[in-house]
Amino acid sequence: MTATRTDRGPRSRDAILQAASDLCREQGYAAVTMEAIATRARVGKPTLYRWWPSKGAVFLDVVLDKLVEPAIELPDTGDMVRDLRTWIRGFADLFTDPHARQLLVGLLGAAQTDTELATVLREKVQRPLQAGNRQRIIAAQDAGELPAMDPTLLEELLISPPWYRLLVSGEPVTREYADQLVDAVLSVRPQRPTAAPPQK
Amino acid sequence: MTATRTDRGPRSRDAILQAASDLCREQGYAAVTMEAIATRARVGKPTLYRWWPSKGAVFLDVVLDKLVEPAIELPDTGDMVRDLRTWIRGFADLFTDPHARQLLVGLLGAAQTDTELATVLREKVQRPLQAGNRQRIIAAQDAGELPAMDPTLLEELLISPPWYRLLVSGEPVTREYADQLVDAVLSVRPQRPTAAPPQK
DNA sequence: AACGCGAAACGTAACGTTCAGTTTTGACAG
DNA sequence: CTGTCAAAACTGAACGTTACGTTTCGCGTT
Repeated sequence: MTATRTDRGPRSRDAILQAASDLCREQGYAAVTMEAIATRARVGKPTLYRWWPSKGAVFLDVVLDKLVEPAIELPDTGDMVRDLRTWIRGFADLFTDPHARQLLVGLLGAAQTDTELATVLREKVQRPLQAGNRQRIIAAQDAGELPAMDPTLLEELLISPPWYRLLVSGEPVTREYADQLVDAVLSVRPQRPTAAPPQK
Repeated sequence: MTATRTDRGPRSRDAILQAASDLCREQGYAAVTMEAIATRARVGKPTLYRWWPSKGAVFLDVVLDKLVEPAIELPDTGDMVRDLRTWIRGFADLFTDPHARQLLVGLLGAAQTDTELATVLREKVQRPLQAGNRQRIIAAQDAGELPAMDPTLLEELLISPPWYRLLVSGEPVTREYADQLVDAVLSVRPQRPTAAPPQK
Protein backbone atom coordinates (compact mmCIF):
# COMPACT_ATOMS: atom_id res chain seq x y z
CA MET A 1 0.00 0.00 0.00
CA THR A 2 1.70 3.14 -1.13
CA ALA A 3 0.36 5.66 1.32
CA THR A 4 -2.73 7.70 0.52
CA ARG A 5 -4.03 6.84 -2.84
CA THR A 6 -7.09 8.85 -3.53
CA ASP A 7 -6.05 12.40 -2.96
CA ARG A 8 -4.54 13.33 -6.24
CA GLY A 9 -6.49 14.51 -9.21
CA PRO A 10 -6.73 12.42 -12.32
CA ARG A 11 -3.87 12.54 -14.75
CA SER A 12 -5.97 14.11 -17.42
CA ARG A 13 -8.08 16.46 -15.34
CA ASP A 14 -7.67 19.29 -17.77
CA ALA A 15 -8.56 17.15 -20.76
CA ILE A 16 -11.73 16.01 -19.04
CA LEU A 17 -12.86 19.48 -18.02
CA GLN A 18 -12.04 20.80 -21.45
CA ALA A 19 -14.04 18.01 -23.06
CA ALA A 20 -17.02 18.74 -20.87
CA SER A 21 -16.80 22.44 -21.59
CA ASP A 22 -16.53 21.88 -25.34
CA LEU A 23 -19.42 19.45 -25.44
CA CYS A 24 -21.56 21.89 -23.51
CA ARG A 25 -20.76 24.63 -25.96
CA GLU A 26 -21.52 22.39 -28.92
CA GLN A 27 -24.66 20.63 -27.76
CA GLY A 28 -25.92 22.39 -24.67
CA TYR A 29 -25.70 21.25 -21.07
CA ALA A 30 -28.57 18.79 -21.09
CA ALA A 31 -27.29 16.84 -24.06
CA VAL A 32 -23.89 16.16 -22.53
CA THR A 33 -23.47 12.68 -21.05
CA MET A 34 -20.76 11.16 -18.92
CA GLU A 35 -20.07 8.70 -21.72
CA ALA A 36 -19.54 11.50 -24.20
CA ILE A 37 -17.19 13.31 -21.84
CA ALA A 38 -15.13 10.18 -21.33
CA THR A 39 -14.95 9.44 -25.03
CA ARG A 40 -14.04 13.00 -25.97
CA ALA A 41 -11.36 13.16 -23.31
CA ARG A 42 -10.07 9.69 -24.23
CA VAL A 43 -10.43 8.32 -20.77
CA GLY A 44 -12.32 5.34 -19.50
CA LYS A 45 -15.65 5.79 -17.80
CA PRO A 46 -14.35 4.23 -14.58
CA THR A 47 -11.66 6.89 -14.42
CA LEU A 48 -14.27 9.57 -14.79
CA TYR A 49 -16.45 8.13 -12.07
CA ARG A 50 -13.43 7.66 -9.87
CA TRP A 51 -13.10 11.39 -9.33
CA TRP A 52 -16.50 12.81 -10.15
CA PRO A 53 -19.71 11.17 -9.00
CA SER A 54 -21.92 12.86 -11.56
CA LYS A 55 -22.12 15.13 -14.56
CA GLY A 56 -22.93 18.01 -12.27
CA ALA A 57 -19.76 17.46 -10.28
CA VAL A 58 -17.69 17.62 -13.45
CA PHE A 59 -19.31 20.87 -14.47
CA LEU A 60 -18.84 22.30 -11.02
CA ASP A 61 -15.11 21.95 -11.55
CA VAL A 62 -15.42 23.40 -15.02
CA VAL A 63 -17.12 26.44 -13.56
CA LEU A 64 -14.67 26.71 -10.70
CA ASP A 65 -11.73 26.62 -13.09
CA LYS A 66 -13.06 28.82 -15.83
CA LEU A 67 -15.47 31.28 -14.30
CA VAL A 68 -15.20 31.80 -10.61
CA GLU A 69 -11.64 32.89 -10.16
CA PRO A 70 -11.46 35.41 -12.94
CA ALA A 71 -14.99 36.66 -13.14
CA ILE A 72 -16.97 36.43 -9.97
CA GLU A 73 -14.76 37.93 -7.30
CA LEU A 74 -15.34 41.43 -5.98
CA PRO A 75 -12.46 43.63 -7.15
CA ASP A 76 -10.65 45.99 -4.79
CA THR A 77 -9.56 49.37 -6.09
CA GLY A 78 -10.15 51.29 -2.89
CA ASP A 79 -13.38 52.80 -4.16
CA MET A 80 -16.08 50.49 -2.88
CA VAL A 81 -18.95 51.93 -4.88
CA ARG A 82 -16.95 51.59 -8.02
CA ASP A 83 -15.90 48.06 -7.09
CA LEU A 84 -19.48 47.03 -6.56
CA ARG A 85 -20.47 48.45 -9.89
CA THR A 86 -17.67 46.58 -11.60
CA TRP A 87 -18.60 43.41 -9.76
CA ILE A 88 -22.25 43.45 -10.80
CA ARG A 89 -21.29 44.39 -14.33
CA GLY A 90 -19.08 41.31 -14.29
CA PHE A 91 -22.12 39.18 -13.51
CA ALA A 92 -24.02 40.89 -16.30
CA ASP A 93 -21.25 40.03 -18.73
CA LEU A 94 -21.11 36.48 -17.44
CA PHE A 95 -24.86 35.98 -17.67
CA THR A 96 -24.87 37.40 -21.17
CA ASP A 97 -22.14 35.15 -22.56
CA PRO A 98 -23.91 32.13 -24.08
CA HIS A 99 -21.34 29.58 -22.99
CA ALA A 100 -21.07 30.79 -19.42
CA ARG A 101 -24.82 31.01 -19.29
CA GLN A 102 -25.18 27.41 -20.41
CA LEU A 103 -22.69 26.26 -17.80
CA LEU A 104 -24.22 28.19 -14.93
CA VAL A 105 -27.85 27.50 -15.73
CA GLY A 106 -27.20 23.82 -16.29
CA LEU A 107 -25.18 23.51 -13.12
CA LEU A 108 -27.65 25.39 -10.96
CA GLY A 109 -30.48 23.40 -12.47
CA ALA A 110 -28.76 20.14 -11.62
CA ALA A 111 -28.06 21.36 -8.10
CA GLN A 112 -31.80 21.77 -7.54
CA THR A 113 -32.28 18.01 -7.59
CA ASP A 114 -28.87 16.90 -6.32
CA THR A 115 -28.37 17.70 -2.66
CA GLU A 116 -24.79 16.56 -2.71
CA LEU A 117 -23.94 18.87 -5.56
CA ALA A 118 -25.82 21.78 -4.02
CA THR A 119 -23.83 21.44 -0.81
CA VAL A 120 -20.48 21.38 -2.55
CA LEU A 121 -21.52 24.25 -4.77
CA ARG A 122 -22.36 26.39 -1.78
CA GLU A 123 -19.24 25.51 0.13
CA LYS A 124 -16.88 26.04 -2.75
CA VAL A 125 -18.47 29.07 -4.38
CA GLN A 126 -21.03 30.71 -2.19
CA ARG A 127 -19.31 30.56 1.15
CA PRO A 128 -15.86 31.86 0.24
CA LEU A 129 -17.18 34.75 -1.82
CA GLN A 130 -19.76 35.82 0.67
CA ALA A 131 -17.37 35.75 3.60
CA GLY A 132 -14.85 37.97 1.84
CA ASN A 133 -17.43 40.41 0.55
CA ARG A 134 -19.05 40.74 3.91
CA GLN A 135 -15.94 42.22 5.50
CA ARG A 136 -15.50 44.65 2.68
CA ILE A 137 -19.09 45.80 2.91
CA ILE A 138 -18.94 46.34 6.64
CA ALA A 139 -15.76 48.35 6.33
CA ALA A 140 -17.27 50.53 3.63
CA GLN A 141 -20.38 51.07 5.69
CA ASP A 142 -18.26 52.19 8.63
CA ALA A 143 -16.56 54.61 6.28
CA GLY A 144 -19.95 55.93 5.23
CA GLU A 145 -19.54 54.81 1.65
CA LEU A 146 -22.49 52.43 1.73
CA PRO A 147 -25.93 52.66 3.33
CA ALA A 148 -26.09 51.27 6.85
CA MET A 149 -28.05 48.07 6.74
CA ASP A 150 -27.53 44.37 7.27
CA PRO A 151 -24.51 43.65 5.10
CA THR A 152 -25.89 40.29 4.04
CA LEU A 153 -29.07 41.93 2.85
CA LEU A 154 -27.13 44.59 1.02
CA GLU A 155 -25.15 41.97 -0.83
CA GLU A 156 -28.29 40.03 -1.62
CA LEU A 157 -30.05 43.09 -2.96
CA LEU A 158 -27.22 43.52 -5.43
CA ILE A 159 -26.64 39.96 -6.45
CA SER A 160 -30.15 38.50 -6.39
CA PRO A 161 -31.77 40.35 -9.28
CA PRO A 162 -29.23 39.16 -11.85
CA TRP A 163 -29.61 35.58 -10.64
CA TYR A 164 -33.38 35.96 -10.67
CA ARG A 165 -33.27 37.06 -14.27
CA LEU A 166 -30.95 34.21 -15.17
CA LEU A 167 -32.84 31.43 -13.44
CA VAL A 168 -36.43 32.56 -13.15
CA SER A 169 -37.60 35.31 -15.44
CA GLY A 170 -35.16 34.79 -18.29
CA GLU A 171 -34.89 38.52 -18.89
CA PRO A 172 -31.52 39.67 -20.22
CA VAL A 173 -28.94 41.01 -17.78
CA THR A 174 -27.28 43.95 -19.42
CA ARG A 175 -24.63 46.30 -18.12
CA GLU A 176 -27.20 49.05 -18.13
CA TYR A 177 -29.38 46.96 -15.89
CA ALA A 178 -26.43 46.32 -13.62
CA ASP A 179 -25.76 50.03 -13.27
CA GLN A 180 -29.40 50.83 -12.66
CA LEU A 181 -29.50 48.16 -9.99
CA VAL A 182 -26.42 49.40 -8.16
CA ASP A 183 -27.68 52.97 -8.25
CA ALA A 184 -31.00 51.96 -6.76
CA VAL A 185 -29.57 49.83 -3.97
CA LEU A 186 -26.99 52.39 -2.95
CA SER A 187 -29.76 54.96 -2.63
CA VAL A 188 -31.27 53.24 0.37
CA ARG A 189 -31.68 55.49 3.37
CA PRO A 190 -29.98 54.32 6.54
CA GLN A 191 -32.23 51.86 8.31
CA ARG A 192 -33.51 52.13 11.80
CA PRO A 193 -31.68 49.43 13.74
CA THR A 194 -34.31 46.74 13.29
CA ALA A 195 -37.61 48.32 14.19
CA ALA A 196 -39.98 47.15 11.54
CA PRO A 197 -42.95 49.51 11.44
CA PRO A 198 -45.83 47.66 13.03
CA GLN A 199 -47.85 45.99 10.33
CA LYS A 200 -51.09 46.84 12.02
CA MET B 1 -73.55 22.45 -29.28
CA THR B 2 -72.97 20.26 -26.30
CA ALA B 3 -69.29 20.63 -26.97
CA THR B 4 -67.54 17.38 -27.59
CA ARG B 5 -66.59 16.40 -24.11
CA THR B 6 -64.85 18.97 -22.01
CA ASP B 7 -62.46 20.02 -24.72
CA ARG B 8 -58.95 19.17 -23.79
CA GLY B 9 -58.05 17.58 -20.56
CA PRO B 10 -57.66 13.95 -19.68
CA ARG B 11 -60.48 12.19 -17.93
CA SER B 12 -58.56 11.84 -14.72
CA ARG B 13 -56.59 15.05 -14.64
CA ASP B 14 -57.08 15.49 -10.93
CA ALA B 15 -56.05 11.95 -10.12
CA ILE B 16 -52.85 12.40 -12.10
CA LEU B 17 -51.89 15.72 -10.54
CA GLN B 18 -52.68 14.37 -7.10
CA ALA B 19 -50.55 11.31 -7.73
CA ALA B 20 -47.65 13.46 -8.83
CA SER B 21 -48.02 15.71 -5.81
CA ASP B 22 -48.18 12.78 -3.42
CA LEU B 23 -45.19 11.03 -4.92
CA CYS B 24 -43.18 14.23 -4.69
CA ARG B 25 -44.05 14.59 -1.06
CA GLU B 26 -43.15 10.98 -0.33
CA GLN B 27 -39.98 10.57 -2.33
CA GLY B 28 -38.82 13.99 -3.45
CA TYR B 29 -39.07 15.54 -6.89
CA ALA B 30 -36.11 13.83 -8.48
CA ALA B 31 -37.26 10.32 -7.57
CA VAL B 32 -40.64 10.71 -9.23
CA THR B 33 -40.93 9.09 -12.65
CA MET B 34 -43.61 9.25 -15.30
CA GLU B 35 -44.13 5.52 -14.86
CA ALA B 36 -44.74 5.94 -11.16
CA ILE B 37 -47.21 8.75 -11.72
CA ALA B 38 -49.13 6.66 -14.24
CA THR B 39 -49.21 3.64 -11.96
CA ARG B 40 -50.26 5.62 -8.91
CA ALA B 41 -53.01 7.39 -10.82
CA ARG B 42 -54.14 4.13 -12.45
CA VAL B 43 -53.60 5.55 -15.86
CA GLY B 44 -51.78 4.19 -18.86
CA LYS B 45 -48.48 5.76 -19.78
CA PRO B 46 -49.73 6.69 -23.24
CA THR B 47 -52.53 8.68 -21.66
CA LEU B 48 -50.03 10.54 -19.53
CA TYR B 49 -47.83 11.38 -22.49
CA ARG B 50 -50.89 12.32 -24.48
CA TRP B 51 -51.52 15.33 -22.30
CA TRP B 52 -48.15 16.15 -20.79
CA PRO B 53 -44.88 15.88 -22.68
CA SER B 54 -42.69 15.52 -19.61
CA LYS B 55 -42.52 15.20 -15.88
CA GLY B 56 -41.86 18.90 -15.63
CA ALA B 57 -45.05 19.68 -17.53
CA VAL B 58 -47.07 17.61 -15.09
CA PHE B 59 -45.57 19.41 -12.14
CA LEU B 60 -46.14 22.76 -13.75
CA ASP B 61 -49.85 21.99 -13.66
CA VAL B 62 -49.54 20.76 -10.09
CA VAL B 63 -47.98 24.07 -9.11
CA LEU B 64 -50.49 26.09 -11.10
CA ASP B 65 -53.38 24.30 -9.44
CA LYS B 66 -52.10 24.19 -5.90
CA LEU B 67 -49.79 27.12 -5.36
CA VAL B 68 -50.12 29.97 -7.77
CA GLU B 69 -53.72 31.00 -7.41
CA PRO B 70 -53.94 31.02 -3.66
CA ALA B 71 -50.44 31.94 -2.64
CA ILE B 72 -48.50 33.98 -5.14
CA GLU B 73 -50.78 36.83 -6.11
CA LEU B 74 -50.33 40.30 -4.75
CA PRO B 75 -53.24 41.09 -2.44
CA ASP B 76 -55.14 44.38 -2.63
CA THR B 77 -56.31 45.98 0.58
CA GLY B 78 -55.82 49.57 -0.49
CA ASP B 79 -52.61 49.94 1.51
CA MET B 80 -49.88 49.15 -0.98
CA VAL B 81 -47.02 48.99 1.50
CA ARG B 82 -48.95 46.57 3.58
CA ASP B 83 -49.92 44.54 0.53
CA LEU B 84 -46.32 44.24 -0.53
CA ARG B 85 -45.33 43.09 2.92
CA THR B 86 -48.06 40.47 2.90
CA TRP B 87 -47.06 39.38 -0.58
CA ILE B 88 -43.41 38.82 0.27
CA ARG B 89 -44.35 37.12 3.51
CA GLY B 90 -46.45 34.79 1.39
CA PHE B 91 -43.38 33.83 -0.57
CA ALA B 92 -41.50 33.29 2.66
CA ASP B 93 -44.20 30.93 3.87
CA LEU B 94 -44.26 29.15 0.54
CA PHE B 95 -40.49 28.75 0.40
CA THR B 96 -40.49 27.45 3.96
CA ASP B 97 -43.11 24.77 3.46
CA PRO B 98 -41.22 21.57 2.60
CA HIS B 99 -43.71 20.31 0.06
CA ALA B 100 -44.08 23.60 -1.79
CA ARG B 101 -40.33 23.98 -1.70
CA GLN B 102 -39.83 20.55 -3.27
CA LEU B 103 -42.30 21.34 -6.02
CA LEU B 104 -40.90 24.76 -6.83
CA VAL B 105 -37.26 23.86 -6.65
CA GLY B 106 -37.75 20.71 -8.70
CA LEU B 107 -39.80 22.52 -11.30
CA LEU B 108 -37.44 25.45 -11.61
CA GLY B 109 -34.51 23.07 -11.78
CA ALA B 110 -36.13 21.15 -14.62
CA ALA B 111 -36.92 24.39 -16.42
CA GLN B 112 -33.19 25.20 -16.52
CA THR B 113 -32.59 22.37 -18.98
CA ASP B 114 -35.96 22.27 -20.72
CA THR B 115 -36.55 25.30 -22.92
CA GLU B 116 -40.09 24.30 -23.70
CA LEU B 117 -40.99 24.07 -20.05
CA ALA B 118 -39.24 27.33 -19.22
CA THR B 119 -41.26 29.14 -21.86
CA VAL B 120 -44.59 27.82 -20.67
CA LEU B 121 -43.61 28.51 -17.08
CA ARG B 122 -42.91 32.12 -17.87
CA GLU B 123 -46.02 32.62 -19.90
CA LYS B 124 -48.35 31.03 -17.42
CA VAL B 125 -46.85 32.26 -14.17
CA GLN B 126 -44.36 35.02 -14.68
CA ARG B 127 -46.11 37.10 -17.29
CA PRO B 128 -49.59 37.34 -15.77
CA LEU B 129 -48.35 38.15 -12.30
CA GLN B 130 -45.81 40.70 -13.39
CA ALA B 131 -48.22 42.53 -15.65
CA GLY B 132 -50.77 42.97 -12.90
CA ASN B 133 -48.27 43.99 -10.28
CA ARG B 134 -46.69 46.54 -12.53
CA GLN B 135 -49.85 48.62 -12.75
CA ARG B 136 -50.34 48.52 -9.02
CA ILE B 137 -46.79 49.63 -8.39
CA ILE B 138 -47.00 52.54 -10.81
CA ALA B 139 -50.24 53.73 -9.27
CA ALA B 140 -48.76 53.59 -5.78
CA GLN B 141 -45.68 55.46 -6.93
CA ASP B 142 -47.87 58.20 -8.38
CA ALA B 143 -49.61 58.38 -5.03
CA GLY B 144 -46.24 58.75 -3.33
CA GLU B 145 -46.56 55.51 -1.43
CA LEU B 146 -43.57 53.89 -3.06
CA PRO B 147 -40.16 55.23 -4.04
CA ALA B 148 -40.00 56.57 -7.59
CA MET B 149 -37.94 54.18 -9.64
CA ASP B 150 -38.36 51.78 -12.51
CA PRO B 151 -41.33 49.67 -11.42
CA THR B 152 -39.85 46.52 -12.86
CA LEU B 153 -36.70 47.04 -10.84
CA LEU B 154 -38.71 47.73 -7.72
CA GLU B 155 -40.58 44.50 -8.12
CA GLU B 156 -37.38 42.60 -8.79
CA LEU B 157 -35.69 44.06 -5.73
CA LEU B 158 -38.50 42.64 -3.64
CA ILE B 159 -38.96 39.29 -5.28
CA SER B 160 -35.41 38.35 -6.24
CA PRO B 161 -33.82 37.84 -2.84
CA PRO B 162 -36.29 35.15 -1.77
CA TRP B 163 -35.81 33.31 -5.04
CA TYR B 164 -32.06 33.69 -4.71
CA ARG B 165 -32.15 32.11 -1.30
CA LEU B 166 -34.37 29.32 -2.55
CA LEU B 167 -32.42 28.47 -5.67
CA VAL B 168 -28.87 29.62 -5.08
CA SER B 169 -27.75 30.15 -1.53
CA GLY B 170 -30.13 27.80 0.20
CA GLU B 171 -30.53 30.15 3.13
CA PRO B 172 -33.91 30.01 4.85
CA VAL B 173 -36.55 32.56 3.89
CA THR B 174 -38.29 33.59 7.08
CA ARG B 175 -41.03 36.12 7.65
CA GLU B 176 -38.54 38.25 9.53
CA TYR B 177 -36.33 38.26 6.48
CA ALA B 178 -39.30 39.20 4.32
CA ASP B 179 -40.06 42.19 6.53
CA GLN B 180 -36.46 43.28 6.65
CA LEU B 181 -36.31 43.09 2.88
CA VAL B 182 -39.44 45.15 2.31
CA ASP B 183 -38.28 47.78 4.78
CA ALA B 184 -34.96 48.13 3.03
CA VAL B 185 -36.34 48.36 -0.48
CA LEU B 186 -39.00 50.88 0.44
CA SER B 187 -36.30 53.09 1.94
CA VAL B 188 -34.78 53.86 -1.42
CA ARG B 189 -34.47 57.54 -2.18
CA PRO B 190 -36.10 58.76 -5.36
CA GLN B 191 -33.75 58.11 -8.25
CA ARG B 192 -32.38 60.68 -10.60
CA PRO B 193 -33.99 59.84 -13.94
CA THR B 194 -31.17 57.66 -15.20
CA ALA B 195 -27.97 59.57 -14.67
CA ALA B 196 -25.52 56.95 -13.53
CA PRO B 197 -22.49 58.65 -11.98
CA PRO B 198 -19.69 58.30 -14.50
CA GLN B 199 -17.68 55.22 -13.68
CA LYS B 200 -14.38 56.84 -14.32
C1' DA C 1 5.44 -9.37 -12.17
C1' DA C 2 2.35 -5.88 -10.79
C1' DC C 3 -0.14 -2.00 -11.57
C1' DG C 4 -3.18 1.53 -13.78
C1' DC C 5 -5.88 2.74 -17.21
C1' DG C 6 -8.63 2.62 -21.68
C1' DA C 7 -11.99 0.03 -23.94
C1' DA C 8 -15.65 -2.91 -24.15
C1' DA C 9 -19.36 -5.39 -22.22
C1' DC C 10 -22.90 -5.87 -18.83
C1' DG C 11 -27.13 -5.34 -15.85
C1' DT C 12 -30.40 -1.76 -14.52
C1' DA C 13 -33.71 1.90 -14.87
C1' DA C 14 -36.47 5.07 -17.15
C1' DC C 15 -37.73 6.87 -21.30
C1' DG C 16 -41.21 7.34 -24.95
C1' DT C 17 -43.80 4.45 -28.30
C1' DT C 18 -46.57 0.63 -30.12
C1' DC C 19 -50.05 -2.75 -29.81
C1' DA C 20 -53.94 -5.38 -28.42
C1' DG C 21 -58.18 -5.62 -25.83
C1' DT C 22 -61.47 -3.23 -23.10
C1' DT C 23 -64.27 0.53 -21.36
C1' DT C 24 -66.59 4.81 -21.98
C1' DT C 25 -69.12 8.07 -24.73
C1' DG C 26 -72.57 10.17 -27.45
C1' DA C 27 -75.85 9.39 -31.29
C1' DC C 28 -79.60 7.43 -32.90
C1' DA C 29 -83.40 4.08 -33.60
C1' DG C 30 -87.10 2.09 -31.43
C1' DC D 1 -87.02 7.51 -22.45
C1' DT D 2 -84.33 3.53 -23.38
C1' DG D 3 -81.68 0.09 -25.68
C1' DT D 4 -78.08 -0.52 -29.14
C1' DC D 5 -73.97 0.43 -31.49
C1' DA D 6 -69.83 2.47 -33.55
C1' DA D 7 -66.19 5.52 -32.54
C1' DA D 8 -63.15 7.35 -29.39
C1' DA D 9 -60.29 6.97 -25.50
C1' DC D 10 -58.35 4.36 -22.13
C1' DT D 11 -55.48 0.58 -19.58
C1' DG D 12 -51.84 -2.52 -19.32
C1' DA D 13 -48.20 -4.99 -21.26
C1' DA D 14 -44.40 -5.20 -24.13
C1' DC D 15 -40.81 -3.20 -26.90
C1' DG D 16 -36.59 -0.73 -28.53
C1' DT D 17 -33.59 2.94 -26.99
C1' DT D 18 -30.55 5.52 -24.18
C1' DA D 19 -27.66 6.56 -20.44
C1' DC D 20 -26.35 5.14 -16.18
C1' DG D 21 -22.81 3.11 -13.11
C1' DT D 22 -20.15 -1.26 -12.58
C1' DT D 23 -17.34 -5.11 -13.91
C1' DT D 24 -14.12 -7.36 -16.71
C1' DC D 25 -10.40 -7.79 -19.89
C1' DG D 26 -6.06 -6.79 -22.00
C1' DC D 27 -2.27 -3.88 -22.83
C1' DG D 28 1.41 -0.94 -21.93
C1' DT D 29 4.27 1.03 -18.35
C1' DT D 30 7.31 0.56 -14.62
